[in-house]
Amino acid sequence: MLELTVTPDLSDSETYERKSAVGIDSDTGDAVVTMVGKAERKMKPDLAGLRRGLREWFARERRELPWRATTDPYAIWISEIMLQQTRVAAVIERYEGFLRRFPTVESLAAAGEAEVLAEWSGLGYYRRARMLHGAARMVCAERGGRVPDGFAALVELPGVGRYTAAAIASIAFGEPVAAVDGNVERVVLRLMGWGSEDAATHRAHLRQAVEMADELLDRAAPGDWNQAMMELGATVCLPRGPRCEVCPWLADCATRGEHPAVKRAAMRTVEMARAWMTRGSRRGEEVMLVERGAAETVMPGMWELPEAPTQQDGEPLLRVRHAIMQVNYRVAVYATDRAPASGCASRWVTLDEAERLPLTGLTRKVMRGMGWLASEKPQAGRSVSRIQAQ
DNA sequence: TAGCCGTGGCT
DNA sequence: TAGCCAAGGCT
Repeated sequence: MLELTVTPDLSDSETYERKSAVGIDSDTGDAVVTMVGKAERKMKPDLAGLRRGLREWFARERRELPWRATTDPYAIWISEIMLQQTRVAAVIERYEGFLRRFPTVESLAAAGEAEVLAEWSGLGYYRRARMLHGAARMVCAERGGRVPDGFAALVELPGVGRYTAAAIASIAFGEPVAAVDGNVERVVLRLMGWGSEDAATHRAHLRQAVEMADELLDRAAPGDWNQAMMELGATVCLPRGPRCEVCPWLADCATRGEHPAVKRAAMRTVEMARAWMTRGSRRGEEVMLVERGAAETVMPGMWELPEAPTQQDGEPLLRVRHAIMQVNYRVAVYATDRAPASGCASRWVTLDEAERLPLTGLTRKVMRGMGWLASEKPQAGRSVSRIQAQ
């Protein structure tokens, strides 16, 4: 495989050329030339101009988000953990409820893990909640309940990596450190024309992007700047269909959104079935749930509907689509009288109890679809199809 | 370092 | 319908 790559180098030159890669297709043997960037960058970007443009854009377009209305480092920390790999809209639904339940780092540290997981249920990546809980206990035990006020100490907390430490340090404490998340990476890669389908080249570009983000950082207002960069990526410089026509950096952008990227692994589809067992009791209608083992790699200790045979007579009560990582599950939910397989902890729970348990997302989705979980709106999405009423 | 860890809305 | 992928971190 022959590959030539011409990569702009910030330190050596004021001039950028269009990047191109020449290679041999491993299947066909044909020569392949990849051109990157609609427009050639002739000059090093005007950093002061870029800063001014983004500042003005952010002052105009900044969204009102719940965590932008506080200066409490604990609340900002919670928001940043929730926002890891999670959409803003999903976090908005949970952020204030979580803070009502655990308003201070002390209250979070004092809670049991199951309580924290129950409040986190549906947000996904449950290890975040466990690490946040552990970090809160560390902060209380070792720092008198005072949230670390700088990048170096923040990044030592479980669940707080470079991005999150930089975000908290800059937003809550005004420390001039660039917070480089997926949005900022994409914005900088496109701005500079650093795109590649090759994984190694991509990694090199990411390292350059971090340096560039640091160079761009508005040190007079790092918290606002970091949020502005992320906001641009989240609302304008979208992964697909970027809205270049409203971008403050349009004139300076090397690619205008034409951005080759490393391809992801394909998803696979798996059929699965769950049992819906209910009974009436003095306490009201109850449903059977089982607890996942503590040794499970995925969602240990969380509660879900019992498994059921995928091949059954009759129509399921409900069909649900639920993707977990690279697997697309097609789930049929059957009414049944049969007890779940022995060996796992099972329980009849009322609606009220279910809402306080750490339920898996799939189980929440099914219970919503069945009209349970009164605290939530009935599922209206297309991922659930009601076959017949219970 | 690459694989793993969840979920839901959009297209 | 089903793929895409998000304010990442850990091992």
